[in-house]
Amino acid sequence: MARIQFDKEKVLESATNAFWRLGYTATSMHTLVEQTGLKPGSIYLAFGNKEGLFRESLDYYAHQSLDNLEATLAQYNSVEEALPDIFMSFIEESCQSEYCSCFLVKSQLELTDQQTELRDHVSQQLRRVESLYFESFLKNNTESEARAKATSVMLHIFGIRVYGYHSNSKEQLIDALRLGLPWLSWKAEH
Amino acid sequence: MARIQFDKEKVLESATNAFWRLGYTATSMHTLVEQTGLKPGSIYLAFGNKEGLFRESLDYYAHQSLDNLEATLAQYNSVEEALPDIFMSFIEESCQSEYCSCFLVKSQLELTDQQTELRDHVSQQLRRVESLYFESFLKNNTESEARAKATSVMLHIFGIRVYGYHSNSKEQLIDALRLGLPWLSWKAEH
DNA sequence: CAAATTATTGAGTGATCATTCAAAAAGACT
DNA sequence: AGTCTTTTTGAATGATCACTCAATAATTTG
Repeated sequence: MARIQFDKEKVLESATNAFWRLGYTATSMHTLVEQTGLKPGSIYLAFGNKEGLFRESLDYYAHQSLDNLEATLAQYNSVEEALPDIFMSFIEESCQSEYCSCFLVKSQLELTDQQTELRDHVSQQLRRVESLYFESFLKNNTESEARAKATSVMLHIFGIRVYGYHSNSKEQLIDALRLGLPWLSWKAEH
Repeated sequence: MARIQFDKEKVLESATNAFWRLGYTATSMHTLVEQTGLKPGSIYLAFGNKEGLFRESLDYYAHQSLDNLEATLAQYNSVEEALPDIFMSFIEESCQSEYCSCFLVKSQLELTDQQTELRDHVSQQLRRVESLYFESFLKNNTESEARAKATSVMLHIFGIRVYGYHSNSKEQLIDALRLGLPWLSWKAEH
């Protein structure tokens, strides 16, 4: 079968899904073979090993997230107007029954010092998100204001990614976000 | 050897340490046998199984954390004065090389729907922390203010527990906390 | 001081883990 | 068409997984 290959996009999507739900360690090759439809040998030829498939899954997820964030920001006049809607969608997400936080956040916390390379990879992707917010804030803020606001936004995003895992109280989260991020352009209906 | 037993406190401390660093799935019974000094049979007699030891480790950690928090709050006139120091110690913690976030937060994110019992257990412990803050805020705030402030504090704590895993910039975190929690009694030296 | 009770030991269990590889299959190239 | 190159296959590998249990040791009880 020289040349013809499986659909890498679909394989990464299902692998990402498995790793996201179960975590890196708890996802067995058996599960990955089941979910991707690939045979063990094919996975090892294409990705080297389980860690290789995990790394590509992380990249796939991060790339999608950043693209999605950029597209969302482009729809608004300012990041201050975009963020309330972004946070609302995060809260909605967290109320769904099959919610499993953010793949990057979960991976960041699962990986140990023995997996430095992978962990740094995740850190880098998370920093990219913060950089995107930072750059956006620079339009209407001084550099130090923009930096503090970007970090504060990240803290709140991380907070929701954890908080949403054990609580379903939408109003409580919205009130807390309005309290912690009063400088955002919250609208009445939020 | 009827009656005489191993030091449960020490066993739980080392088990907690292993689970905290490596996570539930990645901590093998072999590691636990090594770290606790107990033989497999003793662990199974005392804790039933790996999950039992994990649950008791979670309780051990949560109990310590809550005791510690209560003791800290007692040293201050108000929770608003205590929190800046508490947050500063969280930030200091997160800058240490062997930092591995908060055991409860990590566990919360690792556990899946298949481990509902364990996950609910962790959620309950986290809610206890929030309740403690809520009760403290009630002294100087209306109920709805106190609730929003307690949730906001939890979001920031969770945020640091994740953020601290990939960044070492103390100043940046402090600026973000001052921005997100301006109603706390921050002192000049913070 | 026996007898009964309970804790400890650690080799051993089958299951599952990540990974390999020789054989077969499917284009590509000449 | 025939050869070459690359992909797919899936059974097999040894390692490690959580867990068990019969034998042993320590302490309490009568």
